Amino acid sequence: MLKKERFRRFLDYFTSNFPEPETELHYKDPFQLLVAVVLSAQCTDKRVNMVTPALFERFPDAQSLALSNAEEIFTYIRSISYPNNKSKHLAGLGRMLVEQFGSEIPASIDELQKLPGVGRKTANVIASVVFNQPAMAVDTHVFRVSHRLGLVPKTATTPLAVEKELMKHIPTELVPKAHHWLILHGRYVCLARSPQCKICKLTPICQYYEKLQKTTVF
DNA sequence: ATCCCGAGGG
DNA sequence: CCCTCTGGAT
Repeated sequence: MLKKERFRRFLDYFTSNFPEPETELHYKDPFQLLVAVVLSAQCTDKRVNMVTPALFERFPDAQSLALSNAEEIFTYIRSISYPNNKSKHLAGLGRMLVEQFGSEIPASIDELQKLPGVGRKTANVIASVVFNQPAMAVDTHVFRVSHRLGLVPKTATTPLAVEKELMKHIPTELVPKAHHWLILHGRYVCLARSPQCKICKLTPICQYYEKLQKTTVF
C-alpha cells in the first residue's frame, strides 16, 4: 500500500471516530501543562496526575516555583520517575520563566527548549496544544505506532527523523490532532509489549499486522 | 524484565 | 553516539 493511502485512511478513521482528541494530563492553564509535560518523561500520565493537584496548589505559577527550591519540590514529586532531576528542572524552570520570559510561557520551539527540563518533545507539545502550532511531538508512543503502521520508513531511527517524516504527510491543520491520535492508539490499542491487533481497526493499513499474518502459522 | 507523552551531559 | 536519572505498574 502506498504511504499516501496509509496516511489518508489513518487520518480518516480518527477524524470520524475521535474528532476532538485531548491530552490526558490534568491542567487548567499553560503553566500547569508545561509542568505536567516536564514531569511526564518516562512516566505514565496517570501517575503524573496523582501528584499534580498538591503540586499546583503549592506552586500555582512560575513565581512560586522560582521562590522555592529543588528540595521542597522533590517532596511533591518523589513518587514519579526521576524525581531528583525533575525537581531541579522545575526550580530552574520557574526561575528562567520569571527572569527571562516575564513569567509568560514562550511560544517558539527555540525559546521553549531553553527552559530546563524542556527538550524538543516537550517544546512541541506546548507549541501544539497551547499555541496550536503545527508541531509534531514524537514520544515513545508516536515513535512506535508510526513505525508499526508503516507511516515512516525504517531509516527514521530517531524521534527527530520520525517527526520530519510525519510532517511531510500530515496536513498542517491536522498535526495537533494527529499527535494525540497516535498517542491514544499507542496507549490503548497498539501497546508496546502486546499490540491488541484483535480490536484494532487499522489492521487493513498496518505494516506490522501484514507481516504478522505472513509469519503466523495456523 | 520491560515500559511509561525524555532530557541532559559526556 | 553513548550513558545516567530511577518510581511504579505489568
